[in-house]
Amino acid sequence: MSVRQSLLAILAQGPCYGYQLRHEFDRRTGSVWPLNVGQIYNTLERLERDGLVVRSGADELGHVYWEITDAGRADADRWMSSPVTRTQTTRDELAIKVAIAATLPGSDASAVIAAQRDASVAHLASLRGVRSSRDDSSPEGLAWSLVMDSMILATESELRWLDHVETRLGEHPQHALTLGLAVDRPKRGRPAGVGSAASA
Amino acid sequence: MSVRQSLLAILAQGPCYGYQLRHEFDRRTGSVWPLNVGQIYNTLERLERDGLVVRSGADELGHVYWEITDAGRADADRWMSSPVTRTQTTRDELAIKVAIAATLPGSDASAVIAAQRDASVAHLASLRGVRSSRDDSSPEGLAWSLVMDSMILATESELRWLDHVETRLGEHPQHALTLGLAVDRPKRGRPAGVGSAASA
DNA sequence: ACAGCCATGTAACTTGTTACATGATTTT
DNA sequence: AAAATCATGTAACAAGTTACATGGCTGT
Repeated sequence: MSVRQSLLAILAQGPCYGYQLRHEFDRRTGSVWPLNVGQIYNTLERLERDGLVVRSGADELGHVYWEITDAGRADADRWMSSPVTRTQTTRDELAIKVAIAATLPGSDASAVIAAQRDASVAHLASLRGVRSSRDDSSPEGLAWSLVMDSMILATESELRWLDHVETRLGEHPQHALTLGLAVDRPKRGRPAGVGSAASA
Repeated sequence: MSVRQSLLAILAQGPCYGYQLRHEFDRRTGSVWPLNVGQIYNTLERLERDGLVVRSGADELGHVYWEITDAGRADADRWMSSPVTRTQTTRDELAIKVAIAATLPGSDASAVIAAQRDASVAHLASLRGVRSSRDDSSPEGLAWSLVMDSMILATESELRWLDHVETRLGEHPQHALTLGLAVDRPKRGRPAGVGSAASA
């Protein structure tokens, strides 16, 4: 929902045309997440479908302006005033992957963690490099630097967790889980451990 | 891709039937991210479509088993051996939101940050509560605790960043960006600042 | 003239997600 | 008998993403 809501929040400042929205999104997020132009138009049409924006005819320069509706403004306000919740459906791909790797008998969790660690260390170094190479005093630079700092902190946290996982897995050598039936039925049929354990 | 790849990784251990896959996913990720059963079957059909798994006829109990193919195994191996990259397309909703809030003239970035901070503090307390209330010595408990620790570390990092943002915004009172044209055209037409700044 | 950017769109597709229907079996 | 769980599926949709087509304008 980030892109959709971001565009709506920008439109709450005043009418914009599609290409302009990309520009606004880019400079406000430091061009960190490149946004395909086509997505702008898709999203605008969906916002229009939902009654959150209306399209005005093209002006003398051919620009198609979009204007937020009352419902759209309410939606944007609601987004801004409600916190981001990372509980229910927000899956963390790295956490899932490491948890799966750690509990699969065949896979080498340490190798997965080591590979991830290398990549994260490199990523962190790269982030720090560009972070220090650019001016962060202008409003654009400030916004950009905040996004970069968010990434840097997240990567540092990621690394701390990876080390933590490796330590804990070392303390518990038997951490794998073999496949089992969803329910242990006390009926006739194969007893348990159906999977024949075709590990790699 | 997490769900899809996770199911494939589990199937690399041996054939499973749909409901069993949910069970396997749940206990390996600590039931932190509840997985709708319907999604299992959807995903399996898509994996089948892509030639990564094959479906076997139902056994005597009516269970429809799914088996990974060579291509599927290659895909699973590739996933496990390649690190998660959080650079290109992975958008951080909180970072986007705060960056947008900080650069929109009308919105109160401090209020957004304060609301998020409250929610994150509460979330962190809740996470720590359940984390300490459960046994983490069994393999299932270990996997669960690792996922919980990941969430705790991420939330701590989030809080650190929020405080950092508030500090930096305080140092730069003029951080807002007004709407501008995508390109400043030196032509006839409206000069600049088209948006009429209809702030809330 | 030509390359490149500005600008608007369209079509197709992916993963994730939910709601619903159906029936068997198990538990209370 | 009723409620809950097991188990398989279907249909629809949301948001994101990409590839492509089309034109106008601009700078070299």
